[in-house]
Amino acid sequence: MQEQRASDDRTDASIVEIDGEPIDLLALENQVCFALAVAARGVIGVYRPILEPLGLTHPQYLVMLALWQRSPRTVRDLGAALQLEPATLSPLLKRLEAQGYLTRQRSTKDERALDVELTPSGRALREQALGIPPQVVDRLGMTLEELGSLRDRLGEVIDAVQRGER
Amino acid sequence: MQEQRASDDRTDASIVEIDGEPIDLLALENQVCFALAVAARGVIGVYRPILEPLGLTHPQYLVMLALWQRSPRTVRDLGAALQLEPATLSPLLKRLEAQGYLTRQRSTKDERALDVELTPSGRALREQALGIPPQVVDRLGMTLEELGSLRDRLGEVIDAVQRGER
DNA sequence: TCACAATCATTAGTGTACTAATTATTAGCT
DNA sequence: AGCTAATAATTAGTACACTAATGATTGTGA
Repeated sequence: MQEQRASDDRTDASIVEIDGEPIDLLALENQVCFALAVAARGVIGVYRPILEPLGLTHPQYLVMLALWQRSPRTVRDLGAALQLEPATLSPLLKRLEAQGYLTRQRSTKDERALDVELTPSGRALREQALGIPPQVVDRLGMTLEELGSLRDRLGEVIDAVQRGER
Repeated sequence: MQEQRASDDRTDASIVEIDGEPIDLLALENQVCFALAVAARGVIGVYRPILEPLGLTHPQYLVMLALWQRSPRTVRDLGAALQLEPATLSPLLKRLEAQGYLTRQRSTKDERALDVELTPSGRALREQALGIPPQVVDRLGMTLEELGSLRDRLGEVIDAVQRGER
């Protein structure tokens, strides 16, 4: 049970030089994916107590945002908007239906598709949701400029990811 | 079943002006949390096929990164480094143990704590892992400068989240 | 038209990720 | 020393999120 560190290796192949500075490619703190995962979990954690009064989880909140923009829409359409698999949405939508925020029924035009539609209760929930973004911004203590710039940069990453899918 | 749009409301309280431009606070595409979630899922998805030959999921890969930096270390220590609950790590570590990459045994100094230690196999895996960051960078088609800058900005968000926890 | 491929949603199975409750051990106080 | 609080890990329960397989419907080409 002896202490072992990567730095014990004199010729560690994970060390590269960037601008004359040695960078460890396998160091946790240098991983963009780690920063992304922690930031996403952290921000979703900020939403948790704020969404709690509405009875929504964060993914459910995103579905409601999508439906407030257009309703009814199909599961596949929601999946395209939210970048989620239908298999993920299926049980999630059932929970929102159980909450009374939406209805699920087969499309008349195409019996394969399922139309997801807001109920009056679901539409009314939007009024309460108006207070959420300000609460989050306030809680984070960041400016709208910082947040907007971050969102744009994340958009570039999302584009980079999608460019490689075919 | 009538089409309904938020924009039907003439006096929509979710529309604010920033730099004279009208911004919808509840529009999906304006949410930083949505961009974060999609980017994180997307980037983790990029890792999936790259990690597959090593038999690791992305969270498992992060655990290995942490152990390559220091081993042995306790579950709690790993949780602090990875920002994960012990309840999340517990089953994850059992899977890595089943894979033969680490051992789990009670600390002799403190019988409450569990020492997680790399096996020779787990230590050897690091050689294969050296190829992962270059593959990811190549697949994303982004420069190291862009990625480094993004990582730093994500660090600011993580700090903002943690500032509010007590 | 009619076999067959494509599409849509669901289910099954696995793996995070959280909170709350539980068990075991240690530390601290009097 | 002994009671109590605190700490470490696990378990239980819920909810995503993915891939693969399934069932139902629709579209298409010979």
